[in-house]
Amino acid sequence: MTHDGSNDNPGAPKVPNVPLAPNVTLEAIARAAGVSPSTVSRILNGSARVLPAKQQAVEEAIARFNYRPNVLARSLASGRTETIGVLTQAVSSPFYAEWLRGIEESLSEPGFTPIFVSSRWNIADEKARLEQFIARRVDGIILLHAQLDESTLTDYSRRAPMLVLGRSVQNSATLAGLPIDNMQGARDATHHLIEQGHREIAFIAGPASHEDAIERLVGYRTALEEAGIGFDADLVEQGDYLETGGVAAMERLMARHPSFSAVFCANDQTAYGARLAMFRRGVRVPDDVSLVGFDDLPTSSYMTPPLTTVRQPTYEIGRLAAQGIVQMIRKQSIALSPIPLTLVTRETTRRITPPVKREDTRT
Amino acid sequence: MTHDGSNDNPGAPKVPNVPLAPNVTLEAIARAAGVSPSTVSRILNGSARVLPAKQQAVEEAIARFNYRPNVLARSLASGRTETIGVLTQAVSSPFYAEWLRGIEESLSEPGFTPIFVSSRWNIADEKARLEQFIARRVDGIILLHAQLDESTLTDYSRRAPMLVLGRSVQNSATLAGLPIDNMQGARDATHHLIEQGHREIAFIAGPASHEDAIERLVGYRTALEEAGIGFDADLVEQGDYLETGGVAAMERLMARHPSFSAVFCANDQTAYGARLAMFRRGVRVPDDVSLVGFDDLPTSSYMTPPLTTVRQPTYEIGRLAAQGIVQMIRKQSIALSPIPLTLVTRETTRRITPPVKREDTRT
DNA sequence: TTGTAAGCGTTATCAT
DNA sequence: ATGATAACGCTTACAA
Repeated sequence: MTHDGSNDNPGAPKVPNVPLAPNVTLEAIARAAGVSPSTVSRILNGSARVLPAKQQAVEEAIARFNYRPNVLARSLASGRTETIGVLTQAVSSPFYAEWLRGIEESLSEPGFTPIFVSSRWNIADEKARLEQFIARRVDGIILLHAQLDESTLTDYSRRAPMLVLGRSVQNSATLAGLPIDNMQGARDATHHLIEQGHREIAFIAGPASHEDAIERLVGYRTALEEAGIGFDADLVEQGDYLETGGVAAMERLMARHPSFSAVFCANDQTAYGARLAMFRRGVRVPDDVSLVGFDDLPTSSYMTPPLTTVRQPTYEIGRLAAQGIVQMIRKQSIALSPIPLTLVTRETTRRITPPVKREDTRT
Repeated sequence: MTHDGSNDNPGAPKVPNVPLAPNVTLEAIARAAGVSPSTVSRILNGSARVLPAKQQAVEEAIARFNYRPNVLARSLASGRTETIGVLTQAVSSPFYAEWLRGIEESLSEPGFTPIFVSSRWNIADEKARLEQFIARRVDGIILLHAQLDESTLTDYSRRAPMLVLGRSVQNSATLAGLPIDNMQGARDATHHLIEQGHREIAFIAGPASHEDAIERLVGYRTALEEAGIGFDADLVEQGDYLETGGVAAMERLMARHPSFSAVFCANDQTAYGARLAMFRRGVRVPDDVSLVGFDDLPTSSYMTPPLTTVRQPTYEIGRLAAQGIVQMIRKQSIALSPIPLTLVTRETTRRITPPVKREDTRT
């Protein structure tokens, strides 16, 4: 294990796996095959026909030396990196995971490689990562929930076409937003609860700095108003899109305003927290309180009971984004219509038979 | 916001966002600052002292043109890409997420950029991804659960130092394994159940093709034998590390062998599935059956009741791996001791008071 | 300290 | 169809 290379023992057994020589270059292959570098390049890229004989000689040399073209040199010369920068807010979030999967799978077809980085919800990081993308000369950029202001994004989009998910921007040839209809989703969810007879419906909000969190709050209010139920600020608690925030918000809610019969959470992680807080207090779901989330994380269907929630087709959204950015790179026009969200009714909501507690006494 | 650049109105406020000109090169900066390219390069890399006056002139030019060095050209010339290839089996798995986070955070300090790709548990993909890394001339490779055989890995490690997580390999200067003590973790978990008075402990296994899944099974058996409890193949069901597999396995188990008082699952996702299957059948956790998982996914502490499980310090493991690969790149020797796993006792297990059902009648 | 010039490993434009 | 040859944008001896 300490010695290597120039083995002067002729009787030693041949190593089965061809060693990958460190710096085989295209030129070396050309020499070995007795052709010019350009011919090798042409074969590699299929950019022109070459004589079968030479083709074969080159292929043999490639196999023999275990040659792999240097992507860097290729990109430098061609000006194309076949690379897409994907900026997420958190690589490790269960929420982004499916997006990444969709993006990766759909990008591999046209031969692009995604570069995933995360900005950890930090706007300075977000900018730094974007600069890195530029420095790497990515062919395109996909942003998952950008926080930077639109004019900054527009600036960067001059360097590489950019597609922003979950955010609406002024579309142009190099900057496009794939909007997601959070408002409608939240309205549907709240409406479902109302239909089930609920009147006192609490809401645990997401961070006010998030566009989608606000849209979800608006959807909640809209449904309430449409049903002629007044919006009660007392029924709204602030969360942070994380489980811990859900726990805390739910505890405050139960302490302050214990009469609600349903809770709508701005996202699933919040709902997990809220559900645990209720469990701790012996509040049963859905028997005592109905619970609805938002996102439909993979785990949500395995909660006990399985969570009723608003499903975002994240994987599909990821695929759409990938296809979109490739089209933009190819300077094809794209049409991005807002992604509709659908309510998935599972087992955390139930119909309230005597319609509303308050009216209970009169019925 | 709409106008930019060459502003000939001296009284107008400076535009905050300098437009990012495409294709500014180091040479252009050199010309603008009246110095040679090498001087600019030196300033960029801090590789030598330059006169403050020139330094400033260059910095101004860089700012004015919004220049960003081309990483590709730099890497091609220097032979270093400052890039680490990270191969996961599934980007979107909640399990890998934390590893990625640890790797990313710890890699950014020494200035490396991770490139995440996934092989989707497909061995052909795994190989293809590795080839891509080579083609990209990554400085190092981190493998999360390699499936390829060791000699293949050794071959690739000749091109770039390689660190494999969750798998033991013959360590060398360019190939190292960071072993995780699955056996011990599984033994502890089973032992805990035994201590609580359980005797009929079922096990839902992971895929037999996974080294760690086998180790966990061995840990389970070991604890049983140490306690003088015979191993009963009837109590073992095959899972697949996914929730669906957990559901199915648990259903088979309940149908076939309903007397067990505890279930140990090869991973948390399996436990989620098992828990749901029990919920459907009205089997209470932990009142009727105790449940233990393995991994401690972020969600597990928010299950109801919170899941008792074996915690893998994934984030920390990710950090260790990142530090390790950087050391290998710098040709420093590294010492990797097996990562110990710890049981996190939460609320899905409970003590059985009349020790064992079978002995119940005699006492 | 600073500049000149030769690579780095490809692709792409010309000729032939 | 094939081969020179000049980029691509940077780093890095080597000189000065």
